Parts: sequence; C-alpha cells; structure tokens
Amino acid sequence: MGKADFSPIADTTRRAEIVALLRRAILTGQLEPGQKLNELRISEQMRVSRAPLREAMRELVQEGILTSIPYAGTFVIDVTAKDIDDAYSLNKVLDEFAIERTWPLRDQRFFDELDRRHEAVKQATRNRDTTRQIETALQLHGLIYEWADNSVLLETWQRLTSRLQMYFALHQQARKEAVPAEDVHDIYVSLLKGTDMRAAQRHAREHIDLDFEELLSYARGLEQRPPKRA
Amino acid sequence: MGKADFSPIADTTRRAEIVALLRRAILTGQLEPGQKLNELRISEQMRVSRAPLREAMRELVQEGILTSIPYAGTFVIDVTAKDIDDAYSLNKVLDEFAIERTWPLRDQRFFDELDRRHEAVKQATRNRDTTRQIETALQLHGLIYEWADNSVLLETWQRLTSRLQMYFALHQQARKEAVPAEDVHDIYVSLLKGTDMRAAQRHAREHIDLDFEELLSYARGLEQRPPKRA
DNA sequence: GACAAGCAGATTGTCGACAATCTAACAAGA
DNA sequence: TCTTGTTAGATTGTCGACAATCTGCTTGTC
Repeated sequence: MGKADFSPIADTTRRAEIVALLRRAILTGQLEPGQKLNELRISEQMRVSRAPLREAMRELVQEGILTSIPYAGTFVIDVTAKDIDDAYSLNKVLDEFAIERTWPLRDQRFFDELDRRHEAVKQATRNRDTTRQIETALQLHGLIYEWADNSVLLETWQRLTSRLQMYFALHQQARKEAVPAEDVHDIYVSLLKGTDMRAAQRHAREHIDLDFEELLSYARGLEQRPPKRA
Repeated sequence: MGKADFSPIADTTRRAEIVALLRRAILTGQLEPGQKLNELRISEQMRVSRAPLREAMRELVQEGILTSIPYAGTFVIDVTAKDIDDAYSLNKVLDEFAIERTWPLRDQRFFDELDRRHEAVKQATRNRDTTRQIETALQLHGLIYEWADNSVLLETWQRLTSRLQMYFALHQQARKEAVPAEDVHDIYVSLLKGTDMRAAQRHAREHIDLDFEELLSYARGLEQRPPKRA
C-alpha cells in the first residue's frame, strides 16, 4: 500500500469557479454594495451561460453577501452601520466560545500554524498589499475556529468572515491613506500560546474592538447611500 | 393616508415554492438523511423543469441541510451524534447572547407574542401533532432571537433551526411512542417574563439540555448508517 | 402642467435539448 | 481469481431560446 495522501481534486464545475470569481469581486470591493448584477452582461463577460451563473448567485445569496428580489434582480448587500455592529457583537461571543473550545486542543501543530499565519499577515503588511492583509488577518483569526472541532461553529464563522472581509475592504478602500504598518497581532498570538485562557478571551474582545471602532465610524458616514445601477 | 399595513405578497417564483416544498420534506423526515435527490424524478413529480429545481437545491445546500458532490448528486445531509452535539453546544452560547440582548427590549408586545407561541405549542401537544409540536416549540424558542435586534444573530439561528428541526423530527420518528404530554416550557416562559436575567439564561441552558440529551443518545445509535439510494 | 393608460425595451424566470461525467456491468487478459 | 479496459445507461452540468414580469417613456386626456 502506498502512503501518499492526496488532497481532493478541484471542483471542475463552471458553477464553482463562478462562485469563486463573484465572491472575490464582492469581497475585494470590485462590486460595490447595492450594485445590481446583470445576468446577461456577466454571463457574456465570463463566457458562460446564465444557468450556472444563476446557480452561483443563489449560493451567494444564501451566503449572505448577495440579496435577491424576484423579477427585479440580484444585488450586492447594502452595508449599514447596524449590520457591522451586529456582526461585530456576535463575533465577540463566538470568539470567546471558539477560544474556550480550542484551548484544551492546542498542540505543536496549532502553534506552528499560528506562527505561519501570523507571518503571512506580516508579509502582506510589509508588501503594502491591503487586500491580502485583510485576508490573512482573518485567516489568522479563523484558526481558533478551525481548531475548535465544531463544524457548525466553523460554518457560522465562515459566513461571518465573508461579511467582515467585505466590510474591511470597503473601509480600506475609502480611506486612501496607507494601512498601519505596525503589527497588532503580536499580543493576540502570544496570549494564545500562553496559559491564561481568560486573558486570551479578554484580549480577543478588546483587540477586535479596535479594528471595529474605526470600521463603525466609517460606516456611520455612508448611511442612506443611493442604490447603484448596473 | 390609509393606515393599513400590508404584509409583503408571496414570492411568486417556482423556485421559492420548490425550496419550501423540499425543506418541508427534509425537515419532517419524509426525505431520509443520506438519501439522494434525483433531479429528473423530482422535477417530473413537481411538474417543473430542472432549472428552478436545481437553483432551489443550491439554496438548501447553502442552508446546510443538503450536500452536493459534483457529477454525483445532491443528498440530504447525514446526521451524526457529533453534528447534534456541535449544534447543541453552539445553541447554548447563542441562547445566552440572545437573552442578554432581548432582555432590555422586552415589552408588552413581547410578552403577548410569547404567550401566543406558548399556546401554539400547548395546542399542538394536545392534538398529538408531533411535527407541529416541534415546529411550534422552535418558534417559541426563536422569539428571543427575533427580539434581540441583531440580524446576523437571527440568520444564524434560522440556519441552526433547520437542522434542529430535522434532528428532532428524526428522533420523534424513531421512537414510536407518544410525545410527553406535559408542558416543559412553563418555567422558561415565566422566567422570560421575570426580572432575573441570569436565571433565565441558566434555565435556557438546562432546559434545552434535557431535550438534547435524549436526542444524543438516539443519534449515537445510528452512527455509520449506510447511504440511502434514490 | 398633472395624471393615467398603454406600449416598447430590457431583464429575470423557466423550459427542453444537448454535452460531460459517472456508475455498473461485462469482457479480455495475466 | 484478480485486474484492467470497454461500453451502455443513467444522471448531472450547461446551453440557447422562449415566457413572464418589470421599468421608463410616450401618448392622450383633462
């Protein structure tokens, strides 16, 4: 018996690729909140028929980053300050739970992965690649969810992540200035390696507090934006 | 200006109706876990083409009660004891959060609605309508989520509800005996009307504890069930 | 000019047919 | 007997066309 352990091969359906493309466009801010997605136009651009495109859109609607009105169209979700606040406060609760569950399961592999993701954030920061910086920061944050050994929790987090990534991307896009270069994750990582679970939980709350505060002040500025046309 | 407040008219797309039909079939246990959904057969039975059916299926996949393997088929999710345990433990955390958020927002309308839903459970119990009993009990439980004024939390709960309803339905279906006739929600309701939030939170934990314990012992019995054929 | 009716264009929803892929049964060879 | 190659059937994925619905403009009327 050979011992090679192969990873599952990629989904080869057009639908899956369309989902990935659309999601990326939304999460990086290429598609603005409220914007309408014209099926014919997009399907022609992607050289695909409308059937798989529509199926892909249904998935993203359920994922919570698109919204659909029958016979009117499918739109990128609107972002209100309340949405961000809601996501943020739920995130705090979930973080606490995830840390609690992950805590006894931490091992060397966990610490290694933690360092690896932390390094990825630092590199993206050095490269001034803001999109990648957001992505890697969320991946670093997501490790406690992957490790918590709770599939429903992980699913919930992934759904939340989509929105968070979108929110942060919009925020970054809005303020033209460069991203803070210093690394704010050092303490978080070291606490996750330590022995005081409560301290880690407390810091997680306060840490994401900071990021969100700015996000919120930004979001409050763009309330009642007019709906974008396709 | 007239003052009538109309409820939104029904979605008139076939897709929406198909989603409702399929969801109901799954959540009531008409479709067993692991069972394959044959697109052609179902579309013929419903007198609908495969396009809206497939779109409906995509939605339910994202909702977490179906699972899809490219070129192989779409299946009702398998239920493992761990899945139930995961959903259960997350539910406890969310309950606590929902109660905390709902607490200061309780008013007369809340109490009225609480009573209304409680009454619905009691009536379903009297009628020995187990399916409806599960449905109404979950609706009673869901009020704190609807009242918490947090859209992301509500969404998360609704997703969780789908699975819980499915789990309980399976459980009920398995044990042929009648459902416990006594009402276990009296204390829960009265605590939500009271002044001691901590007590309400504590009881929510212990209350759903009871329901789940039986569910878990049942689920542990059906591990590694063979996949059902269409 | 204000307003309602009706029409044209654009867009979404649905259909039936074809292409790509998988499964299972069978045959051929070691 | 076990493995490998082939093939037929069934099922999923995708396509192009048609039907249903919406939107905005035009027209006609007061």
